[in-house]
Amino acid sequence: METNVFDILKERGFIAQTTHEDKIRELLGKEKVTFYIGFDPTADSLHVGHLLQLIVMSHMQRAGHRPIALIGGGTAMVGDPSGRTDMRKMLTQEEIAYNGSCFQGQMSRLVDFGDGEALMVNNADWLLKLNYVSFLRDIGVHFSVNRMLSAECFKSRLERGLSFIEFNYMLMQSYDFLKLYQDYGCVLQLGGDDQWSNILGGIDLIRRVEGKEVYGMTFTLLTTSEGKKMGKTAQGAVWLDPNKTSPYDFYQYWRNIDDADVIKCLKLLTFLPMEKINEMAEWKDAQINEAKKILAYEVTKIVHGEEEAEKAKNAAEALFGDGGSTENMPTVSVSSSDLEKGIPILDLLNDTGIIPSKSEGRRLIKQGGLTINNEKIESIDRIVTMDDLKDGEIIVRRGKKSYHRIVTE
RNA sequence: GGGAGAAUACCCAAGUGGCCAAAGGGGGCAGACUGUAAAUCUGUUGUCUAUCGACUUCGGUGGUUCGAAUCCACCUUCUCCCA
Repeated sequence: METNVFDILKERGFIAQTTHEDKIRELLGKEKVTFYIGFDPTADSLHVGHLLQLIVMSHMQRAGHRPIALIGGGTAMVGDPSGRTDMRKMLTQEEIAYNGSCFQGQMSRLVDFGDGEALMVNNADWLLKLNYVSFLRDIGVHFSVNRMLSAECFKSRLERGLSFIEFNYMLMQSYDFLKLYQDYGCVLQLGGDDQWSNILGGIDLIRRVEGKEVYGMTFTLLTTSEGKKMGKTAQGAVWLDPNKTSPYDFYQYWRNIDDADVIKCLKLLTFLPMEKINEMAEWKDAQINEAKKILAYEVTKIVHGEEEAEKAKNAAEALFGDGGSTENMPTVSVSSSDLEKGIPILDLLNDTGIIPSKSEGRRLIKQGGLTINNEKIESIDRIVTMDDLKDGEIIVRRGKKSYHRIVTE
């Protein structure tokens, strides 16, 4: 076996905590290890936080290990309170099942599930049919409430309130690990650093039930240099689903990342060799933009494929640089007969969804933040007509970075 | 089961009968400066008409009042104390 994957993960800055650093490294270096990462289907798409976990899976798989992607169809029924200040919204079983099916396709992009090289399982298969009393007797008996209460993951919730349902989450996840150990010989659980307590719970349970030592390792959470969660915008999360976050917006998210976070993201979210990344780390000032372009392109390629990455890159270059075409920018259409009559600018933008309300549009124009075809709009009463069509399209720019293309139909 | 309190706009949080579309902060948006960065400064931040103005909003439903985010009743959810 080539380089130990543990060293790769460490060098790239993934590892946050490990239960037994030396043993895990040794294990990963000498045999094919079955490991698992859980994903609770609480939304109908994965987001960039999950992406990091998938990248880890991919690194591990490339090194010859066997990943189990666990869809938390059962645990999502309860909701993980770890590190949260409020309770999750309860989801129906149908929603969860639907969300889980959305996850599957997205995961296959990064992890090869063919030929038993990786497994995908759903804990709904065993958790939902559990009998309450037997579960308490078999599993619950091994957990100390005193210890659980002192766990870091409940800390904020003990101040604000924690319901019993959520308190049970740790037991369910621990049981998952036990089950995967028994059924698939899974000896290693990975996850985000917020999962540390839950992972320890499982390791503990396996030791008590099976008398076997298994391992856990957590990865750094994707946060900005200011400690805020990365992947959040005002519109919500940055999703991997192209219908929820377009490849162009996805690309732009990374393109606009803080200088301070570029190198970290290159290490965590791309497969570029470290030598190259270390080189980029030396880049200064405006040159950092080049690193951002590489980051944006690479991450978009991983998630949406090369073709979409090219399109997003071209669209961005067309807008911010020169060259490239406009055809990949977000496009809306209006009827040509309406345009012949002339459409007041506010109506046009409002109807096409470019602005959320006319008030917002007025503000925008008043503050000089709107251009069409690169010409600043000074008047709220501006009428848009056929004359504004340039090469069959109208390019609307909101602020500095938000572009839309209007075509006729 | 008993008692006390809370619910305000994207988030936190003031307001406790008219001067409240509702202070302040954060966030967002826009402008200046820049490198499609950060920091900083300025403006802005319910909707519609934009001029006065109109309408919807302060957990829900009713009520009191000329007038309610503010008072009353009931309901819902949450927190705390006692059991």
